[in-house]
Amino acid sequence: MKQIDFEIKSIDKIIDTSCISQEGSLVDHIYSVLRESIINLSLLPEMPLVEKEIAGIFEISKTPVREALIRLANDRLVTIIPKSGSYVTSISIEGYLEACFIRGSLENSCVKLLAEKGISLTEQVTLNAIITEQKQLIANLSVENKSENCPFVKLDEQFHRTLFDFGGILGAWHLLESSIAQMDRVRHLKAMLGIKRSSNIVDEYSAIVEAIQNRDAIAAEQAMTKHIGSVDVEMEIISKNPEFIKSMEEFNSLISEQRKRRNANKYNGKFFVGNRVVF
Amino acid sequence: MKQIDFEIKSIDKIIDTSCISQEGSLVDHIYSVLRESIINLSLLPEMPLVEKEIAGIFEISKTPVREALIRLANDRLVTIIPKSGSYVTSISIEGYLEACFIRGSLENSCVKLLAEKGISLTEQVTLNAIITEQKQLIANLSVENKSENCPFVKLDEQFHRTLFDFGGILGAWHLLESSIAQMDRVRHLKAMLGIKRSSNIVDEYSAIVEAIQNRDAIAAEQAMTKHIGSVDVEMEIISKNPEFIKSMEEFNSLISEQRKRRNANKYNGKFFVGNRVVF
DNA sequence: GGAAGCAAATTTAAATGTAAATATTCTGTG
DNA sequence: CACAGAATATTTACATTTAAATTTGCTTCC
Repeated sequence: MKQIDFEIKSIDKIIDTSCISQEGSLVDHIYSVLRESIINLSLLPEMPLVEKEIAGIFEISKTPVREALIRLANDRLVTIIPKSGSYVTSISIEGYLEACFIRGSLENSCVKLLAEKGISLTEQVTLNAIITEQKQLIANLSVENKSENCPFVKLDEQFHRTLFDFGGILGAWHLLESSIAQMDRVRHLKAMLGIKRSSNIVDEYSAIVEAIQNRDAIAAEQAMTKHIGSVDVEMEIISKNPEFIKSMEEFNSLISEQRKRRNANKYNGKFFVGNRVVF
Repeated sequence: MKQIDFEIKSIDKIIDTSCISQEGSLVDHIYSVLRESIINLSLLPEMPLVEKEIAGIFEISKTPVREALIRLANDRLVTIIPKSGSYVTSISIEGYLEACFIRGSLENSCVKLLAEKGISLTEQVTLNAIITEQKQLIANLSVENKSENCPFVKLDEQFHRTLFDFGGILGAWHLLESSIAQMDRVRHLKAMLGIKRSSNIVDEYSAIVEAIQNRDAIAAEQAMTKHIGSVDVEMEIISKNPEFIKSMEEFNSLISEQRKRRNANKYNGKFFVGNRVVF
């Protein structure tokens, strides 16, 4: 397993305030910035999120920060301990498997629904267009050395959201967003640790769309399960990588073990995740 | 279809402030009171929820009211229009069917999981104990003329939550709560309109538990679908009751048509829901 | 009578202030 | 040195205030 050279920075150095003055309310903005930082592991598990401190970083008042934290708590990305404080929720295998279960259940039901009721020609074209776009993106990505595959992930999200949209159940997709956040965070952690899944996304998409076009609900479900990965498969991957669990726990305790509370900036040293943690 | 003698009251007369000074935070309290009022249709769809007004009723400040409204918006029970106002979300067939879909998907996956992995003897006993309790409750209820069957619903919730608990996916249950709220609200509306489902709950429970005990995933899913009702069945019920849709729309527009904004207390008259609305 | 435009009133979004609960630090004692 | 307990500091929960956006109502004009 790969060792990660990781630096604990204080919150004000982690959060990117440059993209401020965006559209929408302050709450929306704070929410999405924090959410992104938690998912991509810039903000470490257990890291304290103090209203006043964050408000100071963004140079706003505590109120919108507080409301953003409440929304994040709803997504289970932040844990609020009443009258005490808010922390980035630690990564848990149970939570992860639960998210896999929820997503698997709803995504399977969605494609099953689509296969049963059928989709229009226009909808078929739309889905195939996404597949084509994905192909082009992959071709380009191999050139520029994968880098941050953000547009890639964005397109994947779009594919899945479109399926829910065509099923007339976009609400189910929104419900999934918190589960997807959990899964994305673990995906980031896996990527850091060098656990990669190298499957052919395009083929998987094609199989899903084809099964829907053929009105084959069973094949559609199977194709979807193969694409997003079943709970069973995930459990197998995790049990085959005992070091993953160890790393995850160490990752969780980076902050909490030493000092659960605010002054993470006291630990500015470097350390390794893997077999051992070295400060 | 039954006609309902219904009275539009102003908010301060609807909300029950007597049960204040409960455990937990003010936000929790406001949230649950409003939530309950919306679900049982005391607070009509489209009714404006003004922070200041509600704060006045509970004799607290606007801050906790605001946070409660945000949580309700998360549950899709309240619609917040930025810088304008908050309203009780109107009842929509799409939203209802979506909630049915979500619940059906997750509940089926849950019992399937339980049937596949099996449950312990203790867990079997626990589930059967709930069934027994339900039996006793029904026996008593028939005596006191059904009345408000609240304990009955509570026990139903407990049964389902227990299944998720035993599956190790309580998080999925919490995710369902907003969908259940939608379904409950429509159930209330149906009850008002005299559309009742008179199935034998106890038998349905027994079938579910039995299938799980037999490790029969397919039978478990079928039994669960029969119990909570599939989307298809719901669609059939609705299409067979065209007056239901009409009534629902009239119910939605009780407030909005006349005056979308705050002074609902101007409409203190009586009116009927059914074939026509009479003020 | 109805549309357009301006002024007043209402309501939220965000800022600031306060008090209570919790966490931390310090100190003394065994 | 460990531990208990008081004193201090921190942080949230909630209250109050301010400011900005929207809605409403009025007036005028066609």
